Amino acid sequence: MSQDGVALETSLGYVLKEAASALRAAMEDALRPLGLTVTQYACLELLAQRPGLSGSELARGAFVTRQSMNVLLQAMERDGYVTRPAEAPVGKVLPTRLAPDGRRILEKASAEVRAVEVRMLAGMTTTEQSAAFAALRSMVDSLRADET
Amino acid sequence: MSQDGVALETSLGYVLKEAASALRAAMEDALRPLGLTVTQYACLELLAQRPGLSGSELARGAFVTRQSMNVLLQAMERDGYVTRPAEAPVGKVLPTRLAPDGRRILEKASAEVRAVEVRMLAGMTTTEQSAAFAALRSMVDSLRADET
DNA sequence: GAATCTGTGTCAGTTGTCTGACACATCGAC
DNA sequence: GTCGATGTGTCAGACAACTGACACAGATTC
Repeated sequence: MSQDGVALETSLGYVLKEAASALRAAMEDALRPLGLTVTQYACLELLAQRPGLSGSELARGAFVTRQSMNVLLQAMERDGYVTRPAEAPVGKVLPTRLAPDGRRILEKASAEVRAVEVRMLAGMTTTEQSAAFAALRSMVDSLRADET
Repeated sequence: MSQDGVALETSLGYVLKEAASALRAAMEDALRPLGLTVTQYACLELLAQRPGLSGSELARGAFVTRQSMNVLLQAMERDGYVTRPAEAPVGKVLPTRLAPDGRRILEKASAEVRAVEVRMLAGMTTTEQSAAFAALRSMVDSLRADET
């Protein structure tokens, strides 16, 4: 239905976007049965590895604004996945922690996501994988270097 | 403010998301002075390389739904960047083409985006770049292989 | 010819995320 | 101590993108 592409298909930026889009779609498919969005999963995973993170820190880790993370956290607190103190123990920071239900669903979600990542990396050697990892890290660092 | 990360920072999926997020942010910064969003730019670039593309095809190329692309195209037609026939010459497909103004602004936008991409790839050899390209392509193909 | 996909454009409603703004708390420099 | 810078949580509104649904055109199959 469409003829061959040209420069876009040879652009690293475009493939990067394509890969991220495909990964996100695959993760959404994998997490939908659990009733989780990708951002929610990212939030849970972050909390499992760094308990007590603030909403703003979670937002940065999940690549959304702190406002978005806030509404997300309220919903997840209502659903019993995370717990936050009613008042800030120090300053304004509300440290968030995984609730038992959150830990439980994260376990299932994590398995699903791992499966997706395994599928994504099929056909690549571990050497190629670490090279790709290093390349992506380098891109991030270069982009963040100066916002000009 | 935050201690060292753990598994997330070693996950290829996470760095992929991080890189895509950083690239998108950098592109938004570069395109904002021109009054273009990243999706609009992608649309213009696609049209420059494949004139006469349908809205649905543009949507797939820009990784959005055809509904989203439709509202985008209406706005860009209003702004004089693209042209679409009032009636479909064949079937329901409305072939879209760049208007002179669209070609003009794309030229500036393309230069900005190229600069971002150059900055992103700074510090990588061309060998590393093509390896990264191949790796990303492989990931996309593997993810698309079976939706399960 | 009729029937069944497949693809397209479009309308409507909803949701997620963003920007802008404000008040407050901590840390450091003065 | 005071003052500014930085970080945080939160409210409000705006917007981009999504899902669901419908009608229609072409291709394919029978």
